[in-house]
Amino acid sequence: MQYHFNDIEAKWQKYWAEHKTFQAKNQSEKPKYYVLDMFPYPSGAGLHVGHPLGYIASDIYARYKRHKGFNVLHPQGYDSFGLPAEQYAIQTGQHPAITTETNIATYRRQLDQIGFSFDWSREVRTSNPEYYKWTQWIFVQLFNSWFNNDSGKAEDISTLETIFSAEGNTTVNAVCDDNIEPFTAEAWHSFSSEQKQDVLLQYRLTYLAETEVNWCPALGTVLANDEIVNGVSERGGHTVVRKKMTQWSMRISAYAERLLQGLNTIDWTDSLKESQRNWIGKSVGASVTFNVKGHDDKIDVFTTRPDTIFGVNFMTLAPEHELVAKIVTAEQKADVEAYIEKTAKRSERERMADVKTISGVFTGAYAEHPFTKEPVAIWIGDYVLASYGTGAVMAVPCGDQRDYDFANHFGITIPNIFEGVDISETAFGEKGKTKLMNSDFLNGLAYKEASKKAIEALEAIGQGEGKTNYRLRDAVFSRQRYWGEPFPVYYVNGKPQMIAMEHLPIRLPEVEKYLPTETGEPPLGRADVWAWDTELNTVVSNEKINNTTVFPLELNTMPGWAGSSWYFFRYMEEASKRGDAFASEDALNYWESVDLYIGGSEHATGHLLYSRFWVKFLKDRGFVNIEEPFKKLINQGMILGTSAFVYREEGTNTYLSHGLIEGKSVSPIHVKVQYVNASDELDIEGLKTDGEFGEDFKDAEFILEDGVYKVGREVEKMSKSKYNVVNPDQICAEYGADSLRLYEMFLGPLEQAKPWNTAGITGVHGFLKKLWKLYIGEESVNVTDAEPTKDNLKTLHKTIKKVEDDIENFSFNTSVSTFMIAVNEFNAQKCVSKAVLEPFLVLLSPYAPHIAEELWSQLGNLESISEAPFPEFDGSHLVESSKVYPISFNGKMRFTLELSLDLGKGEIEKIVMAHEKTQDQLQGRTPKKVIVVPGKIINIVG
RNA sequence: GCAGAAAUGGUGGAAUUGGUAGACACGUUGGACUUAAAAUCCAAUGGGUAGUAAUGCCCGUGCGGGUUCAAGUCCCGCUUUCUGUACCA
Repeated sequence: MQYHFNDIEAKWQKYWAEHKTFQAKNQSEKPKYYVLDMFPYPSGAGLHVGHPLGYIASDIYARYKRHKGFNVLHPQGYDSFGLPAEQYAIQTGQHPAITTETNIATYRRQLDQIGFSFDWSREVRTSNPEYYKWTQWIFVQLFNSWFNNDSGKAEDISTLETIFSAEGNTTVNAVCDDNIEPFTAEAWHSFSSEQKQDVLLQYRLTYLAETEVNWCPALGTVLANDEIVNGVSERGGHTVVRKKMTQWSMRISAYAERLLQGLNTIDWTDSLKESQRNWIGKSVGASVTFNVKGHDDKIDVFTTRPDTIFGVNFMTLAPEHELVAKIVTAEQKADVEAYIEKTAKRSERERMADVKTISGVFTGAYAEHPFTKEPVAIWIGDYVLASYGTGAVMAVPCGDQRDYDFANHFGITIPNIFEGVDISETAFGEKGKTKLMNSDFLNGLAYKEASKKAIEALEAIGQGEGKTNYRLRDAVFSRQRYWGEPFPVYYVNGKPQMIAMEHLPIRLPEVEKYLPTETGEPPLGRADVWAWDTELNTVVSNEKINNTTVFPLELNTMPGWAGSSWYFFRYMEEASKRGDAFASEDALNYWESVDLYIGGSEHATGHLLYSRFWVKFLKDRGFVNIEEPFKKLINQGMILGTSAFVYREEGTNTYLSHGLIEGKSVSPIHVKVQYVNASDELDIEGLKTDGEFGEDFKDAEFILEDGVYKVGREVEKMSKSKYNVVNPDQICAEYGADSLRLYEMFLGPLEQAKPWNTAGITGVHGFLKKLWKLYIGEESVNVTDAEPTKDNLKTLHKTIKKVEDDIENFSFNTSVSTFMIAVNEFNAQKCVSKAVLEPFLVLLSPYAPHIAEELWSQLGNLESISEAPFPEFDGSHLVESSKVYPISFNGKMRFTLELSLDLGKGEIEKIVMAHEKTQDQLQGRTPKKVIVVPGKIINIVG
């Protein structure tokens, strides 16, 4: 009988589905284990070979845990709101819901054929109204909450109102807007309802605020920093302007300290925790207020070096700082405006990365040093970002390299405040390495004492205080898009009102086109039925808006991270019981949190931070009992694609083969990798008749070398736009899912990025054929009840140990080698013993479940292998009596010698020294030293 | 610029605690089987060098130093690549 993998795989996939083999139960005698993948966005390109890498790893772990006796929850779903479906809708008019539905069907088929042990009964889709109902509900909870710094927790907004009516806001220690006006209890009572709403909005955990965005009028959308190149949109090259917009924001900054501290309690890689720490960016220092000379205005700065306050002799504002226009002098106005215009064209990212170009302009205005009252020149420079801190920096050129370079470039003097330090070449940035001078009352003090004293002095004159600053900014939560969760919000006189829980979900309205409106409103501005009737409690036609009972609804939608910030809770509830809570208390208490989470590192600071924020919030409000959602997290490395290029000679329609481009002016153009064979030769006919790009190449001339057109190759991120996507379907059809699973693991360490290359897949496929032949002969099963030999048991137990260790350490690539070695050994031993070959299948089953199930049943088992207990390791089978010692001379191995492990150091040395090969090596010399490490090595020095 | 990760044969990678570098595969070469091909099986395969051969010697884990009886592994200094990025004031 032959190994017919297609039949076997289809058979067992059907079996698992029919028998609900992997459906998790919310009650069990077994301990629970929750294994989760980052759910995919169902793109039109379908699943590529990079997606399954993490899914295979988590599936191996989930199956392993089942063998180890755990009640495993291993669900999957779709992050199904997103831009590509919307973009497609804009181009074709097709509703994104339809595109999404089609794409999900493709993903499901592709995932099913790989044989994952997902519990599909618990599937979630973020774009499903029954799901986003609860996303909207969480938003309302955030709106109805404020963060009390005294308790360190979010509380219901009503507790804040109680405080306001009893004692005003001066005693409240809350996370809130910066520009809060103090008021008394009496004043609170005298406020109108609208005034009260305005005040409360300054405290709510989600709030409306003016935020600066990159606005592209031609596209009618807001762009991310990396979508802007040289001040124009990457797509289409349209101008981009900075524009202020009123948007929903989330007060994630309230949780900065808890997000930071929580990292110490979870089992994530140090590198990932480090990037979250950097993102949160806690720094301890002081805020300092500078008065502007000749104006009433003040400039606040934050500094980590209050000790260097006497080294300040200028300051720099971000070009977009609101004071710039106000304080600039007439003589400098033209220069300043020209500079601001130039800066406006650079993205934040560009400004950050470019440190070589020093640029800036003097405003002509001066601030006043808080202690010396000396004038401090106010400059603007684009290395200061408006969105970070206060958008202003006090410059200490002798103590900060960037300030030093800036001063040097513009001929500003650099006063020295460090005792015994030469600052003629470079700034001195080391804290506490010397004492201060030229610093008045700080003279002779080191960093720590000086900082303390400086802060005390600033506080005494009311021009500063000690402060802890976080880099983490509040997160903008509005998107000017169609395909996202609508806000459950309507506006009365411009004040946002929440729609009550019992009326949710507020479903996305129908629109004619998915573009922004001509007046620049988001796509929902095109909806005709998009108003809220407060009497009928339903969405009604816009014509009925009367602003007394019927009001306009919010036009923005929520960002992609809304739905993905809590989906792991939704899986906890059995689908049939998903009633009137986002998950029942029982389900939440049973599954608690995700035990193992696997996904890409690109989500390190987005999704993983927002999820942690929402979980902490939900805990504060009593909806969940956990502080951290993901106990252990592994990042799988990116699978890179090998892109292919053709080279068009500049200004022609002629393409040169890769070997001919030297010295020519050519532009490389991506071509689809399916038209390129393993020898980098291009299928020109295929390219010319391609449905998508054939037209572009129809009349092109291809210049060949040695009769073929050779493409250039480059390893890049696998992406639809680079035309290097490789699809798993063909591999499943040609080699089977088990081969794909083994091969993806065999490629290398899970966490390392690696280019995809199918060249080696025949190796793992050949292994599976060998394995099959070990169990199944020409006519019948080979396996017998024969007693296992010593060697059989040795191979088995060696393999048990190695595979178990590998899985626990997420080192799946080395397990595959171990299986190959074991099968090679069993073959050499002519092993037929069921006592050895049966448990071996359990070891293999997490990796190659279909063939393991088939052989398991061929051996006469009637139940699925998936719950079979993992074999117990017995070390007694591995005990050795002798060791082949490497004999080294001066650290170089010269020959080996087999010796009993019972021998002591002295005996070993005696035998080795007496050996004829030793004497050959020494050639009469007397060794200075002989190192003997029993069981390891012998090294003779001399 | 900053942060994190990485660099080992023609290729993917292994060496888990400092102890025989290159496991396991791919590829390549030679052989068996076959009318032939595919499939399968066997053998060789880091580079150089001496020898008919058995075998031996030299070099070798990005580069330069160091610690050690012994370094891919530890320390110091660099280079390159990948990923992320908000000049961390």
